Amino acid sequence: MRTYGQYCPVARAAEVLGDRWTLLVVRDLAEGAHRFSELSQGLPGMSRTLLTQRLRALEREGIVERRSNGGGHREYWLTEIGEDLKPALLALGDWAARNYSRDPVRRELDARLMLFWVARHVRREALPQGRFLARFDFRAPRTSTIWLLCQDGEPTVCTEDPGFEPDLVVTTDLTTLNRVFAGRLALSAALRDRTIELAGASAAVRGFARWFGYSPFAGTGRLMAAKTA
Amino acid sequence: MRTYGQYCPVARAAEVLGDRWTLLVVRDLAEGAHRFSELSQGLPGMSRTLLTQRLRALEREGIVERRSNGGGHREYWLTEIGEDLKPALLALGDWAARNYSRDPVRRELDARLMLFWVARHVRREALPQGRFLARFDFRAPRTSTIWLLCQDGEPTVCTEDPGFEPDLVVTTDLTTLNRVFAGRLALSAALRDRTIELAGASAAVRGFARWFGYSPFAGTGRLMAAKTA
DNA sequence: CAGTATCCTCGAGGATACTG
DNA sequence: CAGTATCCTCGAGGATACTG
Repeated sequence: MRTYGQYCPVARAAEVLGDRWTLLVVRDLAEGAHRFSELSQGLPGMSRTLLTQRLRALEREGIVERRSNGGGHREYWLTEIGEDLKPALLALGDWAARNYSRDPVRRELDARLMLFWVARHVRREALPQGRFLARFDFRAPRTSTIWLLCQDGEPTVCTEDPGFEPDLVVTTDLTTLNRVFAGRLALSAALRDRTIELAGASAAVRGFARWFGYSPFAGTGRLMAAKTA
Repeated sequence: MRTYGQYCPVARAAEVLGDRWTLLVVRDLAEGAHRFSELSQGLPGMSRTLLTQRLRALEREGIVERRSNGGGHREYWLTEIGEDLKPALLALGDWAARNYSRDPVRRELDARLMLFWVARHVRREALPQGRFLARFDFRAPRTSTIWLLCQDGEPTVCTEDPGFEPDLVVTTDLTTLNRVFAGRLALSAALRDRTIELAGASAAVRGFARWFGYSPFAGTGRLMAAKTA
């Protein structure tokens, strides 16, 4: 942390949160990632050494605390101070969503990361009971397949075929899924013009719209889409 | 600007605002600094080369625009996008004020910077008509004198004696003035126990409490002070 | 006043290999 | 799985001197 030597709350916030990656670590914690590997996978491009460093710094500032879960594994959780940061984080993201929304460029399209986000925001209470497997077939920017496995309301992303039949197959392209997730395209519209196609038993097909969760900034995305339409 | 390659509003905000000093430049613009030299003086430790660089980057992102004022001088102003950032900036500062308020450490006590901030937040409508000079005598952390000259409602900070008699002399220490500015100590309490002393004609003495302006985060500072009291 | 050009340093963080 | 240790690079930004 590099200090500014100014006694000012904005300067203090910039000191505590201004290091590269720090804000994204807090974002992922706020969205429910707690294990080191979950965090690391959600932050492609960030080395694990650096992630450790940032977590320690956030601990020193009282924003993050380490807990051990029942299974002997460590977890990272936001403290009260960290939780208190959420409104500011939302304000920042809303500002960016209002003023810089656009389609992701190719470099930003990452099927795995996209599915992590979808998994993170799944409406668990709307998931089918027991085991449920959805396969995502992306047609563009390049063909790829990825699975979303939900067991007892706990979604996991698989890049390898889990080896049994999916209950639902979602065929789409990454840009469309991204637009829908960000609120910039209505799911109903994407289904209507077949940029998203669903295949499976009718209950599974109907269920998709219920458990699919949106970005925390989708509300702003919808507003922006409505304005430019 | 270093990118994260993630399509996410929080990542975008961090890209645009995450470079060192950038948030403080925006803060100063939001608080009414517009001239290059005003900005530079309000950011001790930041080189002018770097300030230029940051201003250009903010221009590219559509947050800042250059205007030329009547006198042939350039000025920097927040654009609509920049203005739209104010709520998020306040949310961040409030968060820091809520969770990290403390007395400034010695290194953060800078009489000139403190007076710049006081000048920036003076309630202009409450200033005496015409010319008004206040002298600030600091007893601690080291003895120093600085002047606040107000002409036609326009406050300026002078480190050199303007050469005429002050209408008001404020004797205090930097920590106290800082506490009052930040809302963590009531001006009335500081006057009562003489950590701030005012000397001058009774109208000038009474006027001080009217034109003295507070930090945008003083409301939060007051709340925090009330809690710990 | 409001910058720009040039040179140089040093530290953030990547790559890699290792460990309880 | 959840890190740590070591080595090395490269680019951010400071210092300095200059300009319309």
